[in-house]
Amino acid sequence: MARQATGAAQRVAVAAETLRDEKFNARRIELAEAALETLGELGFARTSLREIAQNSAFTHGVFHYYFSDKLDLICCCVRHYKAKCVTRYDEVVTTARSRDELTEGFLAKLAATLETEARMHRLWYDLRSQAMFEPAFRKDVLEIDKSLEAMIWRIATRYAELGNKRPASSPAALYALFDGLFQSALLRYLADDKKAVPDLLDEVRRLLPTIC
Amino acid sequence: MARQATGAAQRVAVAAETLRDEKFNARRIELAEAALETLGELGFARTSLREIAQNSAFTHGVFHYYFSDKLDLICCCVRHYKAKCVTRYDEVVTTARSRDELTEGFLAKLAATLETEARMHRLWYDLRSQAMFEPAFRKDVLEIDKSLEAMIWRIATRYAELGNKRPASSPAALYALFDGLFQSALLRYLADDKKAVPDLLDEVRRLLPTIC
DNA sequence: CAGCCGTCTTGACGGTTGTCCAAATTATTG
DNA sequence: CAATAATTTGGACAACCGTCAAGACGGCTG
Repeated sequence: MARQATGAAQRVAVAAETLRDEKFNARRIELAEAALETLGELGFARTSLREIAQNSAFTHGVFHYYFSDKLDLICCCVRHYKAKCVTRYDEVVTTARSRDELTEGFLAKLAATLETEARMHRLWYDLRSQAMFEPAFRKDVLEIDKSLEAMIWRIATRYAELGNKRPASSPAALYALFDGLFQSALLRYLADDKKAVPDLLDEVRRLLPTIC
Repeated sequence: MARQATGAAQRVAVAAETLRDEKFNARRIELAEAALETLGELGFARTSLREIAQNSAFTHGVFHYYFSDKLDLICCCVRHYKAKCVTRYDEVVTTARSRDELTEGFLAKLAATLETEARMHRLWYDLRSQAMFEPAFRKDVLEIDKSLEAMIWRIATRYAELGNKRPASSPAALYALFDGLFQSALLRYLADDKKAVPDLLDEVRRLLPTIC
């Protein structure tokens, strides 16, 4: 039926629909970004839709208009978070011309991330733990984990390349190592342990040459 | 005043009080153990005191009698969990007479743990993430993390010793590595990934000789 | 301008939460 | 055995939760 409409009218209709969809999606992301603020502050367990709305410029009804569900909102938040997170070290990787340059660039970004985005990262660890209980989260979380693993792998292979070597361990092991170190440092940092950041940097600095 | 009571009477009073305290504490642990059942099933975010009580032989009032708070209960649960968890590999470490024997013993326990106590472990990861938001959890969680790091370190040093070597990395890095691998494997296992356990075992088997 | 549609606000709903308490029950003491 | 203390019960409470729906708003189209 619709398929038999004149080509022009059909194209107009389709264009209008995709425009609406884009606007709708842009609004979703806007709301997700506002929600991330509160989620990063309180964590998944203590965050309610009303709390999210109150800490933002929106009313709680809007969230229900754009998201079918609380889980739907959180999933959108996670997915949006992913996009920003995964490219963090890419510039360093592509511009570094020596091992030292890469090391220092990586360490600087690492420290800056830990100190300025601690709230977003604790939320990530929170949601990854929630995925162990809530099946609805698992797909997105596993996907993000894969992207982060690839991100670490890009750093490692570039580092190895600059020394004419090859990484000595698997992507999975490498990611597990860095993720574990970061997670531990984050907890210590949040607990006001002043040595959390320098200890992490020392550890990574010592580790990099041994794994590649 | 009480210090000047006759020695005998004082000793009796003190004995009575410690007896009461012990009984009180035993009851707390009994309740904590019941609570762990539900917490492991639902996770921190979705577990209420009433839910805990309903899934146990106790009424919800008792929990408030023995614990000042919900956080108090959870803290007690975590501490109790710790004691059981930290000694898991000790027998393997002390009885193994060769590297292979230690490796196989460790891997077997690792797989068994992942498969039979997945619920308790996801709760641990949940609570460790909560500690990033809730200061009241931090002290206990950091302490447990330290014990787990020591546990891994005992395995590594024994493994190195059996090969007349010394571990090639720090306790912190080693723990980060194994914890990261286990966490990832646990999530995949809970997501019904049949390769989660064998992949973990392969990875660890390959890793052990390279780090010691 | 009238009418429609997408967007948003507001208040209400049933259910659940942590907490508290008065009364009932059980154990312990004199 | 009586009485005092410790323990347990189950209901009441206010606050909060996610969800929903009726209607208001504003721009666009016919």
